[in-house]
Amino acid sequence: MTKTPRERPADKAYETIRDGILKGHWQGGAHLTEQKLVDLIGISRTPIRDALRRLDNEGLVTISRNSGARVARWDKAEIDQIFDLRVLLEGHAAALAADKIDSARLDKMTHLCDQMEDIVKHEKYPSSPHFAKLNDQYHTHILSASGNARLGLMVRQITNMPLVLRTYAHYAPDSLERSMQHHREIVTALGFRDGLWAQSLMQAHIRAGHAALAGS
Amino acid sequence: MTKTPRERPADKAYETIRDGILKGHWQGGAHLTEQKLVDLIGISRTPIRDALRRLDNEGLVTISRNSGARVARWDKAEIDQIFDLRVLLEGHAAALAADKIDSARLDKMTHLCDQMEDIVKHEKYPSSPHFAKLNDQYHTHILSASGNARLGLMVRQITNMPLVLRTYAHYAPDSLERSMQHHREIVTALGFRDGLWAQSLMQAHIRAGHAALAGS
DNA sequence: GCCAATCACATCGTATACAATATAGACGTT
DNA sequence: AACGTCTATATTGTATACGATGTGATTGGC
Repeated sequence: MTKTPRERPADKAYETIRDGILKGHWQGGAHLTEQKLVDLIGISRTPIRDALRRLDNEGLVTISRNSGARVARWDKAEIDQIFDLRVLLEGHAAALAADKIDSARLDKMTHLCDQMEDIVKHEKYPSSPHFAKLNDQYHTHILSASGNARLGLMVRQITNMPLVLRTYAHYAPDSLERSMQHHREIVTALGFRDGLWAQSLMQAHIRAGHAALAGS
Repeated sequence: MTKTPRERPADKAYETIRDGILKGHWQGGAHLTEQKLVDLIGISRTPIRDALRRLDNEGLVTISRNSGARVARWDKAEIDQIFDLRVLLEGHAAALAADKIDSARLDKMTHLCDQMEDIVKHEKYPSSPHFAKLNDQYHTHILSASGNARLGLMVRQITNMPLVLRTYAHYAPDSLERSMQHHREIVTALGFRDGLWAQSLMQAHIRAGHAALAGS
């Protein structure tokens, strides 16, 4: 007998609002009134407030005192700052991971590379969220292997951005191929236990992603 | 007519609980029942839940589903991870700050150095929270000058730890003097707009603090 | 005597009513 | 006409009642 934990209102609210933001249903800066969300989701204000607080510290909304939540806006300066931090943090994670990663995880990462390359070969412009998910998994593996849980949490906090900004549909084909090559080479560097190699590659990989995004 | 904004229950709860944790009134891992906090603070559960969520993502308590909040415990591995991240993040902030800091801020930082050295000369073992506050201000100046607001938020998140761990009363006198010299030299490096110098110093400064804490 | 099922209690999660606050518009004054 | 003030309304903040869930003790069976 499978126990169905029966989704909780607070989670439902969280996911609904989060999806709405990530899919661009609300404009940046839009005022998310609690009452509107009540009508939309069909639960009471309490779990909605809870969800909004969570989204606030994830950076997807901004809560001001007595004035509610607004969808965060993502201007260029903000994005530059985030990529700057990603270079720093994920580069560091790669360096740490080289010392600690085991072969099982390396195999999984190789498999992820296979899958992503398949999609690239097939679709040319991989707009599918599936591709983004695989990419997330790849990066998450490195963060987990770093052994520093807080490091992973930090990166997760800053990599929450609207889907428009995370989709790879507008990548130039050669940018995508380079990105795939980076993934492969990072796995190789990690296999060699060469932390500095892995770190340099990861930094380059993220900077390349930043450039591809900015140039689109 | 001075308007007194009349402290809000949510803030009162937040500050009370936070102070209690930082001052060690509760053991690490202690179960913070909402009802107990209601009796203690004298407000309803709603703002208390609010405060607990805030403290959760600051890392001071850990909330588990349907089982409430527990005071976070700070073992050695956790502290090592945090200092590792501080070296990374604050070092980076120092490097960025060198390019952007203005003379007004440099003057303020010099003044903070003066004040802290006064205390060190006077007290020998500066247990006062005043010293910790000055130190915080010093580090905050560099984070602000870095120009990356998220960087500052991240550091703030991980530097929330019980006062026991932030007090300088157990520093050896020579460790403290070295620390003061670091502060001075960082200001000098920033004045020279030498980011790498400032970064190296900041990294050394934080590692030294880690060693002084671990060796106490 | 030991184990398991069950029940009672403590605690968290949610809903709703009420209070405090901010915002926008109308109105009067200058 | 511009400005400030005042009031009506919308929105958030708080309190409290109720429901769901987890936990520990008690009891019944073996």
